[in-house]
Amino acid sequence: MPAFNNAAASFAGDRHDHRACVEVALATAARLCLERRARLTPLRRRVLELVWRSHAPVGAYDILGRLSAEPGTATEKGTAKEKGTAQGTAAEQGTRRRSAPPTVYRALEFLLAQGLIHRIESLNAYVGCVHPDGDHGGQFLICTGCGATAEVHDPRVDAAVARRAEELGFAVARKTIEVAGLCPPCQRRREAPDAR
Amino acid sequence: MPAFNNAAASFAGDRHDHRACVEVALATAARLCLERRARLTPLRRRVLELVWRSHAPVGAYDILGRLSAEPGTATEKGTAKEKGTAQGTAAEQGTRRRSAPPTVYRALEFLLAQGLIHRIESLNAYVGCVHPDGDHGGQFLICTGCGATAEVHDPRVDAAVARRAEELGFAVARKTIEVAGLCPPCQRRREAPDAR
DNA sequence: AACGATATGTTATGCTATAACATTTCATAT
DNA sequence: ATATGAAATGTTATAGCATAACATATCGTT
Repeated sequence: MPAFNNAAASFAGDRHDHRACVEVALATAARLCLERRARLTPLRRRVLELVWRSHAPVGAYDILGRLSAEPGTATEKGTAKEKGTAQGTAAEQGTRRRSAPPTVYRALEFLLAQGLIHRIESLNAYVGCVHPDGDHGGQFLICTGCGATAEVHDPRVDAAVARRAEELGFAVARKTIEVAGLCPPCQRRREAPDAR
Repeated sequence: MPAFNNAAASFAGDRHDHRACVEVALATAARLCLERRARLTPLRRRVLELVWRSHAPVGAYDILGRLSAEPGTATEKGTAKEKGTAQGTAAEQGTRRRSAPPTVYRALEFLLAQGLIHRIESLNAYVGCVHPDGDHGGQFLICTGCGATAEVHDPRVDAAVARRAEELGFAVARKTIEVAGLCPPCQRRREAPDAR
């Protein structure tokens, strides 16, 4: 089963190999950053991975918590240079040093700037971008049942917004289009709660 | 000059009588609440007025600050029953008792429920609704230059979103459409900073 | 090896929002 | 008019989201 980095797949629930989604996203990110001479550091890569873990947007403090809790490989800096001090201390404690908010926000800032993730304004949360190559400003369908969020790019919606703005002489810089509702599986669950 | 409770007026800058805007909005709100048997209390009315004071969305804590700072008539409860205790104390101090966040948030919650204001997700702020009678879910053009926000209702945008959602079997509940950019006056200011 | 630029760590704080409970006000029936 | 319950507001505390300011570490280059 291929990875589904497209809109329909976001609502497919467990019926797709999400690990493949993540790997595709990480590989694409690595390639793009290489091309752009942007530094996808271990920390940034790890945050991107955590954002991609689900099709539901995740909050910055969720990411922070997972960064601190999980063993992870990202915060183990250069595997070549082990200076012993900081790493040694963390190892002695047997517990990873807890990260602070700016760590996560700075990584998110980088990922947003690279177009690798989107911020969902209505949720104060972040979600992986399904096609980080192109131009940006996504449209999102956000399921209030399961949290899954699909990124779509409907040229008709874009065109309608652009035309309206133009009629008013408004110079568009950024579009935030977030549609809340129920995805197909959650609609079925709502109608027949026992069936599943 | 009439009150301009319409999209174009929001970007008219000082060139319209905004006091009239506010009065129309307050009168409409009073009428609607009467019809609906909803209680537009002095506090709620005052918060609505403060939201309407500008065409730029205002934050909850801004409202809170103005509530506390300004003399205002809203917190002077029944003019008939003067019990003296609370009012006397406030009067003796010569300063109004400072309101707390829940006061404002509850008023905003009521106004949102009545469709009298909108929340701008991308700004965490609130703005008066220009036609509180009808159905809801607005589209907003938000000027990053002056903060002015125009509420528009383009059926083409709605239709495009609806069609796209339908194609994916997504049941739409709430639409958030916020377009950031520059309004015509701010574009001119940007191009010729000296001219003004 | 020194240097400057970039990235991350650390501490503190500010803004946004709500939970939980106390008190007041209001509408209504009696 | 007054008792009563519902609705609104006051009050205190805290949760959740985000950034400023400065210290340290890392990386790439000379």
